Amino acid sequence: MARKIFVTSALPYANGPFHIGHIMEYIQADIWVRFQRMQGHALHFVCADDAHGAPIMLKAEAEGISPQQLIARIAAGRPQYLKGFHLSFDHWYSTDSPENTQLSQDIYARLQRAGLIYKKDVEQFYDPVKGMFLPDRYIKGECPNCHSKDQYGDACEVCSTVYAPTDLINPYSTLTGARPVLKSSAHLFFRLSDPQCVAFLKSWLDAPGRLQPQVVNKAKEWLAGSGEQTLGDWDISRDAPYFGIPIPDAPGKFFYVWLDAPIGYLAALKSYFDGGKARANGEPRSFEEFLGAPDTEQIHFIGKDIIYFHTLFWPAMLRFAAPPYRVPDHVYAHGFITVSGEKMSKSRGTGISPLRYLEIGMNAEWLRYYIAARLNGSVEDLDFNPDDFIARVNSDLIGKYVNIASRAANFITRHFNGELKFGADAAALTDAARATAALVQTSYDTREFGKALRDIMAVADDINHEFDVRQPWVLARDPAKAAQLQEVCSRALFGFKLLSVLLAPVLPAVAERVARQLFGLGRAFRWSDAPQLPTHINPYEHLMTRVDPKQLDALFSDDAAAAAAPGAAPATAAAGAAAAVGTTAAASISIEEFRKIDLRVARIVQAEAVAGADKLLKLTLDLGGQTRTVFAGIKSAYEPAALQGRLTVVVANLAARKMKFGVSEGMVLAASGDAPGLYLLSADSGATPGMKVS
RNA sequence: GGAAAGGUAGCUCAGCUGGUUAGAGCACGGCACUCAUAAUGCCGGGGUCGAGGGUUCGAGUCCCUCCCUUUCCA
Repeated sequence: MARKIFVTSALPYANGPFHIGHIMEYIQADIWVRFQRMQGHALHFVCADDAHGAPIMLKAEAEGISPQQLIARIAAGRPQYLKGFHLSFDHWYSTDSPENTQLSQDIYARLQRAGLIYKKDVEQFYDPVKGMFLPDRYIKGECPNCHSKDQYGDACEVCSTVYAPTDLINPYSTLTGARPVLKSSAHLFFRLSDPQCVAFLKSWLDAPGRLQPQVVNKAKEWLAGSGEQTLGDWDISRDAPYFGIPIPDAPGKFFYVWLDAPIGYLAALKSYFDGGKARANGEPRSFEEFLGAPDTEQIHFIGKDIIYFHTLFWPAMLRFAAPPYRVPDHVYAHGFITVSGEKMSKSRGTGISPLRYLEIGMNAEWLRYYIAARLNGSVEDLDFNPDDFIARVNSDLIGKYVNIASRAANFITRHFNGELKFGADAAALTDAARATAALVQTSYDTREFGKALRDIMAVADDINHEFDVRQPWVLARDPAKAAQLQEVCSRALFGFKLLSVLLAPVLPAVAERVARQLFGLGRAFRWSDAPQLPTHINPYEHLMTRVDPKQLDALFSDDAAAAAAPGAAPATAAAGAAAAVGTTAAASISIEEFRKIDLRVARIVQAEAVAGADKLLKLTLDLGGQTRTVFAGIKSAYEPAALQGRLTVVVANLAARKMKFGVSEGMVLAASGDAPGLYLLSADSGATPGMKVS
């Protein structure tokens, strides 16, 4: 029975680019989603930018642009990360959208009808210069406990005392420096303390298997809090000026961003349905029909920092908004990612820049594998350790996994024309594969990715062990032992195929190349391929390279951009060059003529063979913001897979040329001599797509 | 201050309801092999399982106290 699952990852706040923590979460969710898809289940994986709230409003104002312009700029930067890390979202949307406005106002109206909304005056700090109420983080002052200066309005960073902004000594607005004044205003509240809410949440939390045990404990603690810890009602309104969704019956008031943010999950889903993408993905029902169906599952992947919102407010809102809204079936929380044991800090800029990771040409699947290897179903933090990363990836993926194909395939291609043959125990072989797949399946399903990969790598160890014992390289010297040789290598390649299927959720690109190229499957792997014996292979092609420790250095160096700055001034280079070139130098040109050529650094986002062309590869290039398709005659020298992610140099203003296979919008530069061989130019690490070459 | 999670080889971790000499991968040392531009296999050194006490025939595994780390207290 195919499950119908609606999966989200947490909405990133649209005031900046993704950081490594976002990417880790998306990788976790993506692996789970891909695994479920491989089982034949119907997955709808959506996310959106969280676009509202005071921080975005103020940041946009500081930049002299509208909030809409700010979030549009951020949104434009998303796809390169999503593609770059193989994140298979079906739809990416925004909370600043008509769907979200409609859904938020609808849910609010329903909560109102349920009698769970009420109005109460609240006294808050107000910036008289700016003319707005101040969120706690925009108020600073002296800590009432330890008297440290310049502490935020909610807690002291020096002595960790928690207090209200009104407790600060000599408070000031960080926006204007003005002394805030207390001002009263009516706020709208969601009555979370209502007995029916509390009763519902208790039963929701207790549903077996719904949440991780640690999460249940935490949520229950909040729910059962007494005295000052009593679960309070939730202030869901903010006064203008505020960038958000207007509250229908309350002029000048907007929904607090945390109210409309989770509704953004549904807005993204609605947009995905209304725009026809769901239909294209095999789901013919409407948004409402799908959402309201009893067998639909709604699953959220989140970080542990937002458990509060997702296990209390969110299910309560949905429950009392009533069908077709449904309460979440599962909320899966993960821990934070630290780098070399240090907590990531956005403000200090520590951690790993995911964009930089991609730009220096590091393989996204390395990171996917490493993160998966260190993830489990619990809420624990995980650490990115550079040395461990190198060891893990090189030894597991290259030394163990990829090496199996490399060492076995050549024998089969050379001696048996690609034909595989199994002995009398073929049934035992497939039974064992089936058992392994079942074991790993459980681990993936429960998000125990580390265990899944440990079990998978144990299989790789077994295959390498058997290969060593049977010594096919010795068998190959004796023609009488050809049948043995074929069997040994066939077994190894069957094992390799099994490994590839099991690794496919983590290594989607490599696994698909294995499926299509090596095994000629004509499609990506499905889980059910695991026990199927292959009958032939195509010649083995390079699948993955090792991590170079220098890449980690580049990833962590602060001034890499500076280091890659062009060395020689253009004039010098041009002047000296004419005399220095070899015998075949062309007639000299002026600097002005040279400048007509617009050379740019480009990243090869995608490279693929062109059907029907012997020499051409179709390259998809990222020129920093714009994407170009270029056909290059470099097929003889490069495997498409090896080019993906590489930086090269492109003639950006070459007139587009229509070819039999499509339009080529530029030309990549490569060196060649009299001898065979072709060498694509590349840019030194630190260069980024779109940079001008001169 | 209150609460939660965790502390097992150099690193990352596994060790189910307590049961014989505590495991894996990586790293390290030795050996073997050479099919693998993208190596592997075998052998080995290495841990007073945070500290102390207790329950038990028997505890990394249960109980108590303490120390350390991280997190939450909206």
